[in-house]
Amino acid sequence: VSTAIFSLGYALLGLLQQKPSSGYDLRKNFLSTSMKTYSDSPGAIYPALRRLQREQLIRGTIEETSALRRRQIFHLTPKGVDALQRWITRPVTREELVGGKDQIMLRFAFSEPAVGPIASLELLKSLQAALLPHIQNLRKELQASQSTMPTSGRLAFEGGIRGTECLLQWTQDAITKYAKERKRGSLCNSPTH
Amino acid sequence: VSTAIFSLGYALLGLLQQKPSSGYDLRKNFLSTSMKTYSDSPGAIYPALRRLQREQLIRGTIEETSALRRRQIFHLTPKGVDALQRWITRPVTREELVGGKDQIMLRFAFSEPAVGPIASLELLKSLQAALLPHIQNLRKELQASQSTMPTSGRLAFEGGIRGTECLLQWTQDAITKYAKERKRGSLCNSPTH
DNA sequence: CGCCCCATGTAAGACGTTACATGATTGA
DNA sequence: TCAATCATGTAACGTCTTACATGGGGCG
Repeated sequence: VSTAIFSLGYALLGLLQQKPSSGYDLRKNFLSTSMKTYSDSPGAIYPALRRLQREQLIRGTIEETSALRRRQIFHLTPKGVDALQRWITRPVTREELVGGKDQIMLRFAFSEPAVGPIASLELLKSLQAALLPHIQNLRKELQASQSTMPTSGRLAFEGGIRGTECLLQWTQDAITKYAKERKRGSLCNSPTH
Repeated sequence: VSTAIFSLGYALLGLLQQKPSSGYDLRKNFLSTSMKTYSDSPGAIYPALRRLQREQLIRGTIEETSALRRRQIFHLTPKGVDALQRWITRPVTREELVGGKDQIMLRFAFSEPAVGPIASLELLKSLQAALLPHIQNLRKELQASQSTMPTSGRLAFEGGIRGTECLLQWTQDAITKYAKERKRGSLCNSPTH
């Protein structure tokens, strides 16, 4: 029975796709590289790895090289690659925008090595398409609740909208950059392999 | 024994300070008003209310008006007001910026009715002060990891930085707006009471 | 009467946090 | 030898999710 994957699970899949690693490596990754949204604690990562292993999405091989201390290196299984790709290429919905911007950005960050630049661009366009009505919604909501909110509440709301608009602008820039790069380089549209 | 309050708990305190409400009202608030970051589910809210009640931060009174069906209206105790104010006026730290921008915005949104406009302004300045070095950090990190990241990863990172810069700009705007408003209106610096 | 909304709750399970435990290796 | 780091894990606890349960009230 395949259960749904949690957020940390996808982050792990993405990192492992970029480079097979041990649990410790992954922890360091979270600690240093400002993916600090995710936990660096062993109590989160090791159980998460075991869950992914249970779902057959990753497989661990005990490293027998140089050092004697055991070290399990995990890598994606074909099933894991598939799950990661489906997560990344999933179209962006309105609900995701509400609380999950970080997650969407993570999907995009992993997208190029996992699904190739063309699918990356699709994701950006999907994000852009979801962003437009979402911003309209926010504006309407602000209008509606303007009177009942204190000044600081209204300002905070406006700040949220501005942040979303900023994201939209970034999306536009990223799309043009990506299109340019794709024209410049070869038209390799297939992911790694 | 007073335990630390969770994020949802503060959201509830803030809403209850604005207006005493029942659990159901609070749920509707989360459902409609795009504080959808927080859960609308009874399985989250009712236990949360009980925890706050256990900590003596809120008190519920059964409404005896019109309708016969029971409805418990919660309101803050003095201890609850204090906890809310301490949360809001807490200076913004670097760690909070990493994963907790929404929470900071929530603090600010609640700030004016809870601690008054002067403390609101303090919070904005604290945010601004924390934002500056944080952005520098992000830029340095981008430089450092530029080479090892795929294009989409770099773009996503840049997007994150842009969002943070946008927040900084908003902070500046909000500060000037607030200062203007304070000059215009009366200098009432005391919160509600 | 049947159905939907109000309003409150509970129970099982998933996930994360904190803190501790375990050993082996490296370096002072 | 003693401490720090590598590398993995466990246990207790708190919180959130999902789904179900419960009853009264209004309405067609």
